[in-house]
Amino acid sequence: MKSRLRALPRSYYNRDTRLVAPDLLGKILVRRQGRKLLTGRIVEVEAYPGAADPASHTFIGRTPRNAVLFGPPGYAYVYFIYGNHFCLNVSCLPDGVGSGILFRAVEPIKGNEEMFKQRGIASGSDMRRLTSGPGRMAAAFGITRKRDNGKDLTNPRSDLYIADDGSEPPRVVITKRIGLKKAVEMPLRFVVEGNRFVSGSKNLR
DNA sequence: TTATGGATTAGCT
DNA sequence: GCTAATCCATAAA
Repeated sequence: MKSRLRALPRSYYNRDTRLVAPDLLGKILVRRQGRKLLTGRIVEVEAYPGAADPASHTFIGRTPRNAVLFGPPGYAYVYFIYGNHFCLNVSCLPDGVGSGILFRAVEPIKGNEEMFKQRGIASGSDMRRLTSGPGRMAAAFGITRKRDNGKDLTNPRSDLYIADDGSEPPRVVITKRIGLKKAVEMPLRFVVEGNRFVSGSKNLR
């Protein structure tokens, strides 16, 4: 666990979401909070290619809300959903192309106490409840639209970025996306095979 | 200015 | 397994 973290470069995100999404599995989400460091291994993502995807926020065209997704690759798009929850995405492809990837779950590595605190649940509760789901993960990492929307996720000096710790790429399983009303059948959800921290009723409750 | 609905979660049966 | 809670960004007027 003394492996060194290296922030993923912008070029990493300048590819089709279907290629970036599976590559992001096993990478590390890093949040710096003052002197505390929160990290988690990414175990579940969904791709939102944009064009020809009615479920994407960018399908309707560029708006002030989704502007980040249309911007250059490697930036954080945070949105608020269902009155209660924030979700974290990273923009992909060059300026002008509206596509991105939604982070749905991570496996907590460091700063678990802080995560429990920010989730408002007792430390010692089931770890799977900590970060298995986009809203839960965002809450655990203290991610909000106001604080984090538009942040550069390739900058290791930032308080929020994505890094490679040099570990071997995990085995990836592809499934349909979750919770959508449109384009439900598109196989654009990528999860780490057999990982306990992926969201979904089959793995929880 | 107002109405509508959603890339979810928690809690109860 | 099922449903209510909850509020912001849109689109329409």
